[in-house]
Amino acid sequence: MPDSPCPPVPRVLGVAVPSPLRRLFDYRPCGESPPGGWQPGLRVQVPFGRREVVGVVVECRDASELPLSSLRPVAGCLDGAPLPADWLWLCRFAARYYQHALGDTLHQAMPGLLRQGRALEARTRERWCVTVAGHQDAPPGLARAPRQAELLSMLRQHPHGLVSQAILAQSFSRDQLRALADKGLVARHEEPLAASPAAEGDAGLTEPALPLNREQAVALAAIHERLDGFHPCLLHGVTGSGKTEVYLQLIEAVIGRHRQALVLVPEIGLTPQNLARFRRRFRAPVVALHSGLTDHERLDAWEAAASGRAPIVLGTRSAIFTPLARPGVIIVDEEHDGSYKQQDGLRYHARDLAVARAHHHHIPLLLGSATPSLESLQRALHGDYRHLRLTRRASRHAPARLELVDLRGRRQGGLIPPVIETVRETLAAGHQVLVFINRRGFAPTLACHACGWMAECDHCDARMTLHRQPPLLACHHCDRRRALPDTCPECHSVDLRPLGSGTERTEETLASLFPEVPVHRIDRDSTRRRDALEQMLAEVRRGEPCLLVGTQMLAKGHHLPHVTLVVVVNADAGLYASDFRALEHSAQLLEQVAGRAGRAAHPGRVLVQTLHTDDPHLRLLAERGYDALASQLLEERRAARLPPFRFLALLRLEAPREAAVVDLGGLAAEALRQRIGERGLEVDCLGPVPAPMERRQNRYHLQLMLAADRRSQLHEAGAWLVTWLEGRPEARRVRWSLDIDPQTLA
DNA sequence: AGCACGCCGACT
DNA sequence: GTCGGCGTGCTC
Repeated sequence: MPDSPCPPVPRVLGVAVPSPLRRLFDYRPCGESPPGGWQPGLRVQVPFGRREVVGVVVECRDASELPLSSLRPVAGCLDGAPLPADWLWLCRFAARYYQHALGDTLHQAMPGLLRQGRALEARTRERWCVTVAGHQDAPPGLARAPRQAELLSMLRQHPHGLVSQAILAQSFSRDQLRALADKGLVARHEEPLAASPAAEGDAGLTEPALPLNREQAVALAAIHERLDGFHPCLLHGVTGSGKTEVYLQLIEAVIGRHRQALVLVPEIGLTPQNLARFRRRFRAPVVALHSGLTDHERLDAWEAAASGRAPIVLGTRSAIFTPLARPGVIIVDEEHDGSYKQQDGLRYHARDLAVARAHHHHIPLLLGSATPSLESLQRALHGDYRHLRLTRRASRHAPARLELVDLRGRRQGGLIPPVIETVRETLAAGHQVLVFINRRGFAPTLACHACGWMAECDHCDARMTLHRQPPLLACHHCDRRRALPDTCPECHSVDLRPLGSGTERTEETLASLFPEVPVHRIDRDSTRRRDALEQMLAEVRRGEPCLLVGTQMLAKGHHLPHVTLVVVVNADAGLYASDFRALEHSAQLLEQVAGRAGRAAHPGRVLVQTLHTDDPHLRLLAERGYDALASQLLEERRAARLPPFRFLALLRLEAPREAAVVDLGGLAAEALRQRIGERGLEVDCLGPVPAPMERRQNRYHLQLMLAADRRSQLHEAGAWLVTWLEGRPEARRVRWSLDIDPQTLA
């Protein structure tokens, strides 16, 4: 390489600082330039107001809107080389798309230690190996050093050497190691802590690939066809059709080409068994990003991915922001899952960012689901995505169909007598039963039978849930708790009764009906303790007859091979919610729950209790399955001009004072409508209207909906609205945020 | 978001 | 006489 002249030093650095302000701040470069010159992506320590913060250089320019003399100099550059360009690109894309401050976006997308100004470098550890000289029969210089001789003979038994930590644990000292090294008998090697093949242990664990059926092979071949280039695919496969095996073999091909695979899984999907399956399969290390990592582990993982050392990166929503040196494929498992959407701050959708990222890198993208989101399904049907179907289950049983059961009449713990009878028969046959009930607690509320009073939260427009363990009233929308009243606060009657059923009550009822089998309750309350869920599932997998009572937690991902009967206590709650996605989401949930039944040797049954056995949507789902219902829902969405046929943005406003939100909401709507008119935009502005639960945690919630056929116009209107709000003094007393592509209207 | 400045109530 | 409430304003 010829000596390149020092790059010219720019006069101005545009720096993104961690703040909600949607603009850059200009600084002057400090005395010494970083090794490669000033470039976007370098972290800098800068004075900001009265404090110092870590910012990221985004622009290198020669001019500023401010006089150069008024700019403050950066206090120092924290990096020798810029943070990865693909990461910077993704953050800039996300900030623009979601109309969020870039500084805040960069800040939340980097590991905590980088945020605090720590250097980005691989942490290493030392490994000591015996040299050729050390393997001689009588190495010189050890006659009067018995401990060194012992240490050497121990190391000789480890052909791959030992790490310092292991040696020191055998009560040898660093001095003894150094002495052996000085004599040339052992050598010291540094290796990265994360994703180094030696650190991952025995390569012999590698499990062979499973044979693919015809459909799996076709799907895999379709993706293989073009591994270079943006190539989005929807892997649409029924539960148990072997999507994971397709992922695994695709990853194998990608890492065989020395490229990296990024795999996103839903929050609940990153269970130990799931991860273990990946780890068993590959000789290469699998870096897993989950909430249990320490700050150091997270930084190590980030670095291993950014350097290209980690061939496989597996993580939940935020893992989409992991930099990759050699991206080869992005896989989004259970792409319809709601946990991919961040619900505060930067309200990004990891699946949508995955699409943008794969496009940017020119790599294939695989979205997998048994119940695809209507967004992805529409794109697949329209030909924007390749539609790969897996219709055959590995087991010989056809997928269980939903059987609708009329819920009217007498119930025990939420279950009607014929359903209880079926439960009894199933247990008698030695099988397991899963009872799915989407409400935790003992009962949705406590009611007075004399006057009709119901326990309500005084901070929210919501009923308080009755809990038995421990006994209290709790609001599931804020953290308010109250002691149980002895008498009705309104009429002082003592006739207070639980209304409806939650997991605790159903558990209690089933335990008294079936005292001979264990009842396991699985919800957020019973699994609060670490590992409680895994322990319970391990117990269930042993296969003894038992009853499982649980919420959504049980619906997804977990393999429960001995469950042959699934009971859905009440399908109606989700079906009749006001949200336009309610039907889609409850259909996905029902299908997922149904997928738990009969995966092993026995066929399964799914009983769905409902007050509306003749509801056309429910009938369609039960009789013809998710795909048929999804097609129908797509037609309805098209007719109603809703997503995916139209684009939405939702402005949410909240404040303790109702008047503050109502006033600002009114002004914002008026100003926006005027702007839309002036610019001739085809954007509808609906509202402001109170949010579905107007008062939550003693704050009033209001929203303004923007809808447009063209994304660019929606974007323009949204950007203008945000700028308008930022310039309004009265908006400072209201918390507001713009949600692009909102997933829920709550 | 932070953080300071600033102007009005109950305490050593 | 101060400590401290949170309104208002600014951050290159």
